[in-house]
Amino acid sequence: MVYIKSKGAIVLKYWLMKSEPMCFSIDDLKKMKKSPWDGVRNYQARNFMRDEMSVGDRILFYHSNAKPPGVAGIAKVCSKPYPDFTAFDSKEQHYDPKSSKDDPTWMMVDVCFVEKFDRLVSLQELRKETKLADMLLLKKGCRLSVMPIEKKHFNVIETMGSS
DNA sequence: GCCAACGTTGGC
DNA sequence: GCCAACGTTGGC
Repeated sequence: MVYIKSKGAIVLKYWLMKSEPMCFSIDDLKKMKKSPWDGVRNYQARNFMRDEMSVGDRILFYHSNAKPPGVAGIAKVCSKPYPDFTAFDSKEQHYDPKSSKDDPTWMMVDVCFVEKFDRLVSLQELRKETKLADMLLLKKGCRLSVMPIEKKHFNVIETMGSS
C-alpha cells in the first residue's frame, strides 16, 4: 500500500483490528480512552502497524473468539509506531526473547476510543451483506489480526452498526 | 472441544 | 531451500 497524498495532506486510511473481548474489548478501550495495541506477533500485521499506519487512521474494532464474533465499534490510531515493550518482559504472555530493545522485532501503535456501535455487527451479518463480499476479513482462512479495509466497506459497516 | 487453515521452526 | 512437525488462530 502507498500513502495517498492530496495537496500535501496524508489521506486517512482504514483498518480492521481483532481482539478477543475476554482479553481486551471495546468497553475496556472506552474506559481507558487510549491503549497500546500490544501482543501482535505476526509479521504481516506488524508491518501494517509499523509501515503503513498514520495518526488519525480509523480502525474497526473486531471482537474475535466471541459469541458472536463481529465488529463492536470504532477506534483510531493515536501514536506513531514504537516498540512493543511487552516482548521484552519474560513475565508477559507475549514475551519474545528474539526481540531486544536495541533491535526490536515487534512494533505497535496506540489506539484511542472513538465510539461503540449501538449494536454489534456480527460476522454472520457481514457475510450476508453483498456490498462487503470482497472484504479481506471474509476471505477463507484469513487469520490476520491487523488488516487494511476499504473506505467504502468501512462506511457500510459503520452504518450497519448505528441504529 | 473440534478442526481447518495458516505461520513458524528446525533438521536435512 | 524443502518440508514435516508443531503451534496458533478463530469460527463453529
